[in-house]
Amino acid sequence: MTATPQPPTKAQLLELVAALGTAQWQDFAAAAARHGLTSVQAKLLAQLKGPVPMRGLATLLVCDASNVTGIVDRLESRGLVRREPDPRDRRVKNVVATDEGLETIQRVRAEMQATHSALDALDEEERTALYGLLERLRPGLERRG
Amino acid sequence: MTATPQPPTKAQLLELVAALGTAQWQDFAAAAARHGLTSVQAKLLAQLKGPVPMRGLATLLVCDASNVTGIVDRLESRGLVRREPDPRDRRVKNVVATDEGLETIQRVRAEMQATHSALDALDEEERTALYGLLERLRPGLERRG
DNA sequence: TATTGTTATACTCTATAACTATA
DNA sequence: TATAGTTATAGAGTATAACAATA
Repeated sequence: MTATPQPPTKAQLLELVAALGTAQWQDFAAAAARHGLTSVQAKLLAQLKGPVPMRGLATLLVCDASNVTGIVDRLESRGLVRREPDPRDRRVKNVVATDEGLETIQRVRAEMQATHSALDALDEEERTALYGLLERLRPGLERRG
Repeated sequence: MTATPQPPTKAQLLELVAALGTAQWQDFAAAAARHGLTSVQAKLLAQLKGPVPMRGLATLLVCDASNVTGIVDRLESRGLVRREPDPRDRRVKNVVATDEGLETIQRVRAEMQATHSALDALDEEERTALYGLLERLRPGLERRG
């Protein structure tokens, strides 16, 4: 049942990881677009487990703070987020997802059909193995280069 | 040596795949930027193993054909690609990477430091296992949703 | 008629620089 | 002085619609 596979070269593995990263990103962008959201708008919405300062959003999105103003403006005009003053520092504005915003991003996640069906190709044991391996990859990947 | 890990929920695995996909994409974008390329310009360059018609590039990049004109214009003005007439169909223009274009995209690949160091966290056996699992994911992920 | 590539247009994302209000 | 958020600006990516050349 279990043949011995040839070890892939590092370049092959790199290319496969890159291809899947791109495919996953496009799947996310397509799901967001079905709800009238750009990728970045959906990405921002996905960060809002709780209130996050504008500045913190810039860090999470890996972009300049000046961009966040416009992205939040557009989400706010659609009623998906709102700005709240920070009680401790009057310079800070905290961004919070509205109920509609939370519902929308939840639907986007649910509609990542390509990613979902890809994961369905694995049984539970394989998903556990994959999860463990990806967890090992995470510290290196999320380090700033 | 091998503890029995808890199976992750599908949502957990989905979130991890999404996080790593994003991180890998940002790593690629950062490496491209160091060479004065946008993500999309680098992505286009990475497709050019041989001559590709403008229309084919639009399909590969999952964007409208009208966008490809400008992207190729900018790459061509920097000497990284050139347009060639297609001998069989005079409507078609084939895009080809120049030597400088090939060298540049090769360097971008080599400079994806976060991705490289992430892969270095695994030994050969683990990389083989990961490769096998990701290969299983590929057909689902690359399907158009 | 259909297809390829292009142009024109409008919107969004992006970084840089300068501004304001707070700290 | 330093920091948070904004504004102004310019370049790039994006889709839509319309066009010329070719099939």
